[in-house]
Amino acid sequence: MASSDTNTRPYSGVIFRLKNAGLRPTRQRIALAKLLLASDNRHVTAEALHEEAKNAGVSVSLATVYNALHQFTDAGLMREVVVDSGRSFFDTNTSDHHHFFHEDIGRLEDIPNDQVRVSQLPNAPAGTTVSRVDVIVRVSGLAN
Amino acid sequence: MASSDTNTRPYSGVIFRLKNAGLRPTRQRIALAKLLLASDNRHVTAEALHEEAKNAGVSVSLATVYNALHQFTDAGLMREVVVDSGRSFFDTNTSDHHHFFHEDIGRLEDIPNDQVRVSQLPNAPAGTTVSRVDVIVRVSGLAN
DNA sequence: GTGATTGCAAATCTTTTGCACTAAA
DNA sequence: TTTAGTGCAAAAGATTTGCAATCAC
Repeated sequence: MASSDTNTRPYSGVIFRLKNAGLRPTRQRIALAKLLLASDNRHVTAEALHEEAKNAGVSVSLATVYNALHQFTDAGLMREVVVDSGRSFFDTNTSDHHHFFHEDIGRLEDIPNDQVRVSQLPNAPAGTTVSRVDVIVRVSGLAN
Repeated sequence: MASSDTNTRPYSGVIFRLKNAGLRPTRQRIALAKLLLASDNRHVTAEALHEEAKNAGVSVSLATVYNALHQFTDAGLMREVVVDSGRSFFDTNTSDHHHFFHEDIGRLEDIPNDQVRVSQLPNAPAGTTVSRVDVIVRVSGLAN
């Protein structure tokens, strides 16, 4: 069971997911995917992920981080969340859910799925289809 | 009824609102306010408003447009809406309402207030207060 | 090998800032 | 006047692009 096949095991989940998404499992993509996709509850900016990769001893350029985040997003492995003009967050939780945005510290937090109910939605304007409904609850510290 | 007091009438609404908001009614602010606040249903970017002002023969710098939009927003005359990373929209409708965002053409549209109902919301995380709840319905053309 | 991927630096885009100039009160 | 407001050009961020070097297959 426990395989001695250390050649493919440790990363295989990530490699599989990348291949499955049509992305060649390069060193950088594997490293970033390991950092990101380990948890299904991460919210990162490109800058932050780049920093994190560096701290983890992984050498990746910022441009590659941007590329990877967009490729992961296009492949459905992540989701982009817009809450703050001027910077994008990427969310490893691809299931249907919504967010708190802490305005004072610039942090995103998932809202458990069952804690928001949108009980009435408008029809999409003629000629369009709804691609997504985002609920953003903006909060700030009491001290503010 | 119809007043002959053309000296104060045409702009008085706008001037009043600016003064009332503590903003000195300068030529540029008056012009921008006239363009914007005439309708309570406008969604503009700074760039677009700058363009519009130029087309209307009003000379304002882009920096002044940014200043004015933020001042109007701080004064509660407008609202900033974030839907698209990398660019801000300003909405002249300050009442409680939500938005469609047409992803393919980058346009915002108000959703009539009674067409969205959020019937359940989470508690704000400890130590925070909700400052706003935004519902964004992202739509795109059928052809996409 | 060979085509996809990466890294770097430069380019782009939006927004902000510093400061001399102008205008409202 | 006096002080707030404006315009310009430069600066600052975030993101993207072009292209030669590098890596996966």
